[in-house]
Amino acid sequence: MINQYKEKLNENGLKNTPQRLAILDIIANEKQPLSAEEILSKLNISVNLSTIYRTLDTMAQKNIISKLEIDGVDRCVYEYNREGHRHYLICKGCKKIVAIYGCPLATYEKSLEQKTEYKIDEHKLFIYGYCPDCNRNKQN
Amino acid sequence: MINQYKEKLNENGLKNTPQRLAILDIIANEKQPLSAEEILSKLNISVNLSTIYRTLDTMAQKNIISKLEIDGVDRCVYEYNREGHRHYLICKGCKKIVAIYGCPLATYEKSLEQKTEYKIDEHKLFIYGYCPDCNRNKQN
DNA sequence: CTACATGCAAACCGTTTGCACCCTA
DNA sequence: TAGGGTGCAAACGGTTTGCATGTAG
Repeated sequence: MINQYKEKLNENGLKNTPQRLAILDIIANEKQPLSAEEILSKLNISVNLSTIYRTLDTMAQKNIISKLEIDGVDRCVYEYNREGHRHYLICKGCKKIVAIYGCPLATYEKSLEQKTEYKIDEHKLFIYGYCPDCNRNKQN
Repeated sequence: MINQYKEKLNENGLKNTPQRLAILDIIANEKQPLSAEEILSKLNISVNLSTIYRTLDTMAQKNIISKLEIDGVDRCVYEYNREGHRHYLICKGCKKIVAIYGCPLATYEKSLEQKTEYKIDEHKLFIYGYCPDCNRNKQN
C-alpha cells in the first residue's frame, strides 16, 4: 500500500517524503472529499498546514487528486482521483459530501455544445439535500 | 421600472434607499451573474463596497437575487432571480458566466432520492468549456 | 423620532508566499 | 550535494463586522 503511493509519486516526478506519503495515505483511503484542516487532524505525524496545501496543489496538478470548491461549503475539499466521472451529494445539515458515480448528462452536453457553440469539456453537478440523519432531526 | 424596484423592496420589508435601487437596477438588467466589484464599477452613484455586500446578502435572503460560488471562479457572483430553474455555462478562458434555462435532471433527481434516502431539494450544475471567442484564440 | 441603512476602517479566515533550513535521490 | 520539500511567520484578498453617523418611513 505504502509502496503504491511511493510509485505514484515517482511516476509523477515527485520526491517521496514522509509528509507526502502520509497525506496521500489519508486521502486515498477516504471516500469523502476532505478539507486541508480535516487532513491535518487525521495525520499521525506532524505536518505544517502550508505543506498540506502545497502538497495538495502539487498532487492536483499531477492529477493524482482533485480540488473542489463547492457552493455553500466554506472551504476547499480534496479527493483522490478514482476511476470514473462523479458528482456530489451535499447535506445542507451536516455538510457531509458524498460522491455519486454515474452521470445522466452525456447527451445533454452534446446538444448544449451544438446550441451554444461552446467547446464544452467538463461539468460539475452538485446535488443538495438532507441526509437521513439530518432529515430526521429536522422533523423534531 | 424604478417603481418596480421600489415595490420589490417594499414587498420584502426593505427600505427604499438610493443605494439599493441602484444596485437592484444593475443586477436586474444584467443577464450574467456579477461580482460585487463588477456591480461597484457599473454604479453611477458612489456606494461603499460593504454596503454592496450587505445589500446583496439581504436581497439573497429575501430571494430577490441568488448568490453563487462557482468552482474555478475566485469570487462570489450574484444574479437577479428570474423565473425558471437554470444552470451555468462557464468559459474557462474569459471566465464569463452564462445562464442556461431548462434542466435535464428532474427524473434523475427523483431516482437518486430513492437510492440514497436523502431528502433532495436542490441541485447546481456548472458546465465548463470555452466560448467561441476564447476557443478561436486557443487555436492560434 | 427611531429603527434600519450606510460609510469607514479594521478584522476575519482560508489560502498563499518568502525565506531559511532540511533531506531525498 | 544540488535542487526540490518543509516549517514558520507574514502576506493576501474577498468578504464580514463594529461602530458612529445618516436617513427613510
